[in-house]
Amino acid sequence: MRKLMLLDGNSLVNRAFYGIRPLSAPDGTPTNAVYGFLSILQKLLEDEDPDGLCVAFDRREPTFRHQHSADYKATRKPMPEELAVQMPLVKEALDAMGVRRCELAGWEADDLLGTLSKKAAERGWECVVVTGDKDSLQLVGDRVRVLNVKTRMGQTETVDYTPERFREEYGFEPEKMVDLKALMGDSSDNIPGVPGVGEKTAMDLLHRFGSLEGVYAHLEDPSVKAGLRAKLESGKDSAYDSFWLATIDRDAPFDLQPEEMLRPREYGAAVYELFQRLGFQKFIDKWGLKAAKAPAEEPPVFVGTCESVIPETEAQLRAALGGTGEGTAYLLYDPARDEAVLHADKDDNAALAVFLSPEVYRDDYAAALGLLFAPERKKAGHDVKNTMRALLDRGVDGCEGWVFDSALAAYLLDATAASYDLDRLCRAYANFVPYHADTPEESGQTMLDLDGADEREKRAKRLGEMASLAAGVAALEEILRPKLRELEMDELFACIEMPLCAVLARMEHRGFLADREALRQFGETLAGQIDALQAKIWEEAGEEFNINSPKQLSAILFDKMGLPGGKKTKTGWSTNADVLDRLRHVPLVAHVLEYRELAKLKSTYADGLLKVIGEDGRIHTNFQMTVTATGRLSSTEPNLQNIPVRRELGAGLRRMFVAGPGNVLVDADYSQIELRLLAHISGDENMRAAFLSGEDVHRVTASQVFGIPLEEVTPEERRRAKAVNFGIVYGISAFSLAQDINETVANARSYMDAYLRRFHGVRDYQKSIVEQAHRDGYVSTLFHRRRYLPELKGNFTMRSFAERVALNMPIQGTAADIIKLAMGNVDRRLRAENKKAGLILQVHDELIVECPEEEKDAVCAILQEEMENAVHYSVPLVADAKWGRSWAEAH
DNA sequence: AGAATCACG
DNA sequence: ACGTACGTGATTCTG
Repeated sequence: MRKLMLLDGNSLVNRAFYGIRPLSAPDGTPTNAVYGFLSILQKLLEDEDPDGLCVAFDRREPTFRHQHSADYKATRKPMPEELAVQMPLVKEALDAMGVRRCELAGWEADDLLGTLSKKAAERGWECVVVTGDKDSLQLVGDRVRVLNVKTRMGQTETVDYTPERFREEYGFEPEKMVDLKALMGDSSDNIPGVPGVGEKTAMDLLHRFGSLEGVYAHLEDPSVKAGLRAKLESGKDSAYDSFWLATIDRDAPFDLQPEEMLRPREYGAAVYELFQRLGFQKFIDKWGLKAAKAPAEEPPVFVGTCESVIPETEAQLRAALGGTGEGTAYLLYDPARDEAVLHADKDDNAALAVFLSPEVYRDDYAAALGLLFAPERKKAGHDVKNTMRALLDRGVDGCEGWVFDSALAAYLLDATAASYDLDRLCRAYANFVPYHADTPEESGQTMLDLDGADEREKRAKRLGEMASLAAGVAALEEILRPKLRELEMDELFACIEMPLCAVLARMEHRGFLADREALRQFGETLAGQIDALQAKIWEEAGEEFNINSPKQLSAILFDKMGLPGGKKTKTGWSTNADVLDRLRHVPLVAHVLEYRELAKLKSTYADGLLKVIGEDGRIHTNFQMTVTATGRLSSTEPNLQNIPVRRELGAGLRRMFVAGPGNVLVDADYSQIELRLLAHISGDENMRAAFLSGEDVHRVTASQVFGIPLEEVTPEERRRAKAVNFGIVYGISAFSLAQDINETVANARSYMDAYLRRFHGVRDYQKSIVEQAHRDGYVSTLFHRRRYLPELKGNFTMRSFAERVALNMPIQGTAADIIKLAMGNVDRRLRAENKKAGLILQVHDELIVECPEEEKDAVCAILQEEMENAVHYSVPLVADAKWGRSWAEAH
């Protein structure tokens, strides 16, 4: 049977708009609804693979039948501006794609879908109606399914209503959906229903009396309570009016047959051009869209316009570089090929590209790289920290003299962008399309037997590409620098981020020594314990199953054993630690918790870390500078910022992170930096006083919130106060606090109220930062690092999230700025004082230095001084430094 | 590839 | 009534 898919354009675009985070085209037009709608459409096409396709839209004016309903127009909410501008774009996209669109003056999409599905069913087609509303469920029938689409934080979920599925959920036939709406109404569609009757009552009435008619025929039935009867009587007109409003018309006056709605199988250049305009690169790639001919208006700016040199000797290299002027040189390095390019203006203003390749260079190659990346040369690049790291790893010190990094600049300008790909930045900011060789070479491709000419040609192409990209960095510098200055981020860029590149490159390069044998031993011990636990669990369960599978585990716990499930996830009952903890009186559950703890330690840490220990016995993490939305660093491959510490067994791992022979580790961490910054930023006198007194801030908080003398604060009260403090920093709700401290929501609310009464400076600050965020569309740190919050314009859930972010980001972000500043200062001091010491790790509020034992006292002092004195605010910053042979000892 | 889980600040 | 803390990354299972 052929299948026709019918979409309710308005409701789906609406869903997409509210469910997907804001996006915009390069020209600023909002595009999230278009993007979301197309994502939904694509997924539907994949899942359903229909033969025909049609999207229906509302066209209420000028004869919209709801005008007959007295208060309809007055109360209908206008479409938000950001959504209204996207509607025409959706239609433009559908037209470009060749998808049939259906609109009829005076009719709603629902009626068109009803009519089309009726026609199609009559002609022997199977129909799938896709909508974001529940109204269309009345269309469910033998040959008609209704897919109800929901979007939740960017995810789309669909519920597939067949007649059986509908009956199962509602307990009556699909066509009785109209009766249900007539009774309960629908606020989103302005169907009044019977005032005072909600979903529960309406369902109950329908189950008992079958239909709206049935309900009114049995008004006098003794089971209908007097109050309800009165409501039904006074709401009778409204109910019948609503019945009429809710009924979908299946005989709209138009003639469109399913054969006229065949689905397009490929998309032409018009789609490419539209998506290019809207910035939908992802769809262009995914659907393999191509421009009509060559993209004529996007010329590769650079190739052929400058002199290129591929030196083979040091003399040639020096001669080529000799002509470069005082201006900035743009440099890229490809660690995989060990090739580099320099692009610079010569003294005579002509451009020059110098390309170094180990394939052609005959003299000392490391020395050549050293000349290219010479410290006295003013340099700019992209992902400069990675360039420095790669050069250090191959024995070239190219850390000095860098003044610009296009990835970092773009990150500061928009910390939540999807990527900082040089290619993408060139297109987005510079209207510049870097040159690409026609046949991009894929790594891992089989080597062809090339003769010398081919190799030369390929090299020339690579030169072209790299030089063009380097020219892209130059173009970006010209564009991004003024923007940074405009937003007052030039200082953050030049004094914190750029200097940090070299610091991080050296940290990564040096690495953290790991005790391989101890790790191996630890893993082995764990393996034995895990096996024993597994056997115990299997026995207690009465069968063998995969304990690592939440699905299988929940089948055992909640189905087989009948334990009460707590929270549900998207796919079923949750089995997370929170839930299991409440069930830990059951031996099997206690064993599963232990199993989880050990399995995590073994897979992620024991085995995971062993895999990444280098030949030098050290672990070289990667610090990512352009990942987080707040300005923090992140650490990958491996992540050294989440090594266990909270539980004893896991913390044992830190004994396996050690100092080299003759060396020690110095570990310094900020005490309560985020709360101190909250005190400073909010100016709350009470909180400032707490820190200035030197008392334990959580105890002071407890004393004030619970209204008891400081000396009488119990550990439990301190624990709760600590949770409140954390919650405040994160932008708390009473519900979540209650969850966190295992208390009633009422209690949690009373703690929060008490807190905000005592710390009213914090309360005022929170109010004003949220207002400011709404006014400006962004929040920022004391160093002007910025995070845009387009989600503030979204629905309740997204807006609430954005408001919490507004509360948190200035604090977390300022802390990140400060420790970055301190890192630069620490590194400079250590080098200026000719220490062998060097930073090796940062964990957000903690710095670790490795140094010869005899330097340890000096290093402790340097760390503490530089961390405490990075800034001077109205609340002192306090850092404690300790030393030891291992991370465990030093922390 | 996404979801669930859990490690850190 | 909504739906629940801010910021991350790695591993494992599953469709």
